Amino acid sequence: MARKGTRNGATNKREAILRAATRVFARNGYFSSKVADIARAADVADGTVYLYFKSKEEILHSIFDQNMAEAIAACRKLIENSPDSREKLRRIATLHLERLGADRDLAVVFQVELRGSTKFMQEFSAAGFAEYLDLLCKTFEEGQRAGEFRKDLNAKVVSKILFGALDEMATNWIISKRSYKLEPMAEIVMDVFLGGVSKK
Amino acid sequence: MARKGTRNGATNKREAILRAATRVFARNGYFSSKVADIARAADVADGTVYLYFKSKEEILHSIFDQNMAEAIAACRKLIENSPDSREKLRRIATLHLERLGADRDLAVVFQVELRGSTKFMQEFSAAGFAEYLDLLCKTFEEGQRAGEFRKDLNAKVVSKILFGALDEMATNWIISKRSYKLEPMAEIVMDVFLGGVSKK
DNA sequence: ATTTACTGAGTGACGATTCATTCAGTTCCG
DNA sequence: CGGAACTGAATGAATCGTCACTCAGTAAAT
Repeated sequence: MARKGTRNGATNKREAILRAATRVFARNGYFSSKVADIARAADVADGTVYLYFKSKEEILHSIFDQNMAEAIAACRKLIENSPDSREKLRRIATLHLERLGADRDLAVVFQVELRGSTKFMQEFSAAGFAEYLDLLCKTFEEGQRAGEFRKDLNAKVVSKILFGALDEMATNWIISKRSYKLEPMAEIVMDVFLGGVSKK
Repeated sequence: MARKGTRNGATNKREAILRAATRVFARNGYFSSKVADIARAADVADGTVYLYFKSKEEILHSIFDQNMAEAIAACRKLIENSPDSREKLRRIATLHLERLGADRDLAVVFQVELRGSTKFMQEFSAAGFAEYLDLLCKTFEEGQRAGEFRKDLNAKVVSKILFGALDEMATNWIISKRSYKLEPMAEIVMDVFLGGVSKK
């Protein structure tokens, strides 16, 4: 008891707005999306949106924060009992593309709408994004210590290379007219990447 | 003769507006930038902007088109007499980061502002962006034929990996608070990349 | 005088946010 | 029970600031 809203309806409404906003942002772009559009898509009145979110911007923030937190948690769980770092990175890469590939609207928001302003980039990078890069980085360093990876490479830079490659796969998948599966690209990326960072 | 504007004054004003817009967009973001800001920065009246550009959006387009055309031309010239494909890719990567690293405002517009809407992404990808990716792709295929690179890799996908890695270097450089040189990152990226795609 | 380049105040549309009002539900009294 | 009083979630029309763009006019050039 003593939660936030009505034990059921309230939370559902918040979720409904977030889902609707993801769809609307993905289809029209953040700046062209009207709060009224989101409200209509979520089947609530304009004003209701403001009972759950302070502003249009906060909606975008919430979409990012919530999904990023989920993704990172899923990552951590997925790799906790992997044999080696090589395998950990493979799993992270696959999960990365799997999640984006499973929800095109969410992917558009992540790959396109969230990149559209330095302000957002700064704020977001401070939050979950940096944490994700850090996860890659730590995993790579672990692999370096274990002798799996070349020790002459800067782990931070290497993480960015991997992230950038995956990120580009996702962005291209969104833009592409032809429809194909995103997640299998992870294997190719990891093939090339691991070939470049492994010893010998 | 028979150009568009006065042989001298007009062209300079157009350039001035483009330069000013790049600065303003980079500092405030495309959507928060007012046409009046651009006009003031370029030291012309609001109306003058519309003598050279149909709309605010066309200004952004022009910034992209012009710089992309320049970059691709420079690339082609730079690689035309390279010994091998490996070296060609190295030069392209270096030029890529060199150009962005030389003008932070332009880099912000390219890495951040241009990504902010699917509409832009679609339009731009149709134009110069696809051409750039194609240049990478063709160069890689050439290297495959010459026996420099693994033949079991899809050239298109590999090009995206390389592009994504370079792109992420640039984006991170913009966001980062610490100031460092961007262009040297090309060497590290190419080290890892070539290690992954080369035979044996 | 006519054409060309430029100016900048004004306008019209738009859209985020607000808030007075409604109404479904809950409590509590007799 | 019946209904009076209350609650607060939900509504959506109205507000109000903000620009992108226009155009009537000025200045310069030939």
